[in-house]
Amino acid sequence: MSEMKKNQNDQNQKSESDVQIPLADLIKIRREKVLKLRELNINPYPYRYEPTHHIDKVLKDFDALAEKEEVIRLTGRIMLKRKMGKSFFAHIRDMSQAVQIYLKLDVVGRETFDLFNMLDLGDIIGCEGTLFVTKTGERTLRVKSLELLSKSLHPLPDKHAGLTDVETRYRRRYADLIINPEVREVFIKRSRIIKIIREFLNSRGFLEVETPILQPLYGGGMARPFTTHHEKLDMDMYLRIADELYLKRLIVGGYDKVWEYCKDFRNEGLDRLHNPEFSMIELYWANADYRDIARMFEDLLRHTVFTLYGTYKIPYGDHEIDFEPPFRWMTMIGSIEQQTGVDFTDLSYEQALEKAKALGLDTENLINRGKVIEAVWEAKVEKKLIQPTFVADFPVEISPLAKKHREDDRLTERFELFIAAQEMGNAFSELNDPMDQLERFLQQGKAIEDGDKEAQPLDDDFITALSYGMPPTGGLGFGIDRLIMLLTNQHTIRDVIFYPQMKDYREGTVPVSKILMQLLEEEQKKTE
RNA sequence: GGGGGUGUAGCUCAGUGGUAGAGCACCUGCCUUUUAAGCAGGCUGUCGAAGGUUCGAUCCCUUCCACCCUCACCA
Repeated sequence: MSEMKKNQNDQNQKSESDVQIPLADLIKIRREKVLKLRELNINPYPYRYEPTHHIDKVLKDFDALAEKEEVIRLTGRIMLKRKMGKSFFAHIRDMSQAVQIYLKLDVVGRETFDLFNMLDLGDIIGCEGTLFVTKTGERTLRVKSLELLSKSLHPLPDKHAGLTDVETRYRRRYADLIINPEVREVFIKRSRIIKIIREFLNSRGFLEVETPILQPLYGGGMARPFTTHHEKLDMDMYLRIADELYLKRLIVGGYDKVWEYCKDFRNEGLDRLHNPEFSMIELYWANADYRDIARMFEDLLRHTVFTLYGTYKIPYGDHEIDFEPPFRWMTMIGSIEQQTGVDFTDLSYEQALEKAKALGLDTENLINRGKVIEAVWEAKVEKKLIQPTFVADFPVEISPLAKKHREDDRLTERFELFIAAQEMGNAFSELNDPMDQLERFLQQGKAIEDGDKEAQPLDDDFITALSYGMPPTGGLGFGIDRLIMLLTNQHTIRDVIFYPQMKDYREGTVPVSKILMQLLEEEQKKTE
C-alpha cells in the first residue's frame, strides 16, 4: 500500500506539466487490485456462475425460502457497501431487483472477507447463502461463499444523486441503466409492447415480412432521405423513409395481410419527437378500406393498453388518456369548421388562401389548396386533440398514395389518429388505380420543381406493380417510438430509444481508453 | 436554421477579476445486524476549447464545440 502511494507521488512529480486526471488515479487503484487478485490466484474475470434465482423472485418468495433455509445463489453488481468492523453489508443489483447481502468474518472466513474488502462499487459478484431478516427488518442474504465475477475499473456515479446529466445518460447508456433502474423499466415495457403488437397481428393472420432498407429510390412518405453509395454497383442509394411501396408490391403479389416492423431513416432535424432513425409498423390488408383499418387500429391499441396495464385509462403528463373504443371520428375540414367557423369544403385555392391569411397564418409555402387546408388544420385543431381522435379525409394534394374519397374527389380516404396532440398513426384506403397513381406522382414532381423537398419522386417499378392489379387494400403506419412514449409516459423520444443520435464527442474529454493505455504502458515497462 | 439557457472533481452541485470549494465516491484507521451507516484522518481539478482585454481571467469580451429548452418542418 505504501508502494502505491509512492507511485502516486512519483507520478505527481514527473507529470507536473502534464494534465492531471483524477479519474486516472481512481482507475489505477482498481487496476492495481486486479493485479493483486491475480497474485492471490483469484481470476478477476472468471468464466461462469450459476445463480439459482433472480433477486425479485427471492424477495417474492422470501418467507418460504428463509423458512426452508434454502441455499440461494445470486449474481449482481455491488451498488452499496458498508463495512462494520468484522462484517459487511452491501446491496447487489441484478437485472430484476436489488437486495442486501451480509458478510461476517467468522462465517465466510478470512480469505473471502479480505476479498470482499478489496471489492468496489460496480464490481459484479456471485454469492451463495441463506436468507434472514435483520434487526431493522431488511430482507438479507447471509453470504457463506462469494466469487468475484467481474472487476469494474470505472467508478460508478453518485450512489444517491445518480446520473442526471442527459448527455452522459445518452452517450453512456450503460451507466444510465446501471444507476437508474426506472430507465431499464421503460425499455422492458418497450419490448413487451412490441411483443403484444406482434402477437396481435400474427393472431389476426398478418404475415410478418422484411423489405429492403437500402433502396435505389425512396418513397412512401414525405421526407428527405439519407443517401449512400454502393461501390461495386457504382450506384447511389437511399436509406428507406417508409416501407409502404415495397409492402404494397407484396399485396400485388397475392399476400392479403402483411406487416413489417420497420427501421426507417429521415434526414431531418432532431428534437423531442424526432430521431433520424426510428421505428414504425406498417401493415396492409387486402379487401379492406380505411374504416376497417380504423376499427382494427382501435382494437390493437385497446388490446395493447389493457394487456399492459389492465385498464383503458393511462396517465400522460397532465392528462389521462382513455383508450376505450370507439375513438372519436371527425373529418379534417369538419374539425376546422368546428374550431374556426370556416367551412373549406367548396373554397377554391385562392379563396382558401384568403381565409388562411385572415386566420393569421403565414401562407408563403402553401402552394396548393390541400396545403392550405392542412396548414389551417395544424394551426387551429391539432393541439386540441388530447383524447384518441381519428381525423379523416385529407386533401388529395397532400396524400399522393391514398385513394380518392368515394364521395368527394378533392379528398382522399385517409385518416390520422391523434392522441395527446401527437400523430399516432396514418392510414389510407390505398390507391390501386395505376393511372391515378401516375398522375399523383406527376403532381408530386411538379411540387419538387416548386421547391418542395419532401415531395415524392416517381417510382416506375411501383407503377408497373400496380398495373398488374392490386386488390382494394387498407394500409396503416404508426410510429413505434411515439407509441412507446405515450404508453410509458415519457416525453422525449430519446428516453425510449437506447442510443439516440448524438453529435460527435466534445473536445477536451479524455477517453477512458487513453487512461488504460497509459496504465498498460507503465505495466509493460515494469515487466521488462 | 432563429431565439433563450447550460458546461467547475468519477457523480451531484456551490463559488470568486488575484489559478477553487461541499457532499458522495476514493485512500488509511476504528467499529460483527447496518440503512444515503457512523467516527477520525487523507487524496483529488487543462473551472468545455481557442483567442482577446488586463499587471493578473475559471469569472469580462469574441469565436468555436457539446448539451438542454423553444420556434419553424417531417413520424
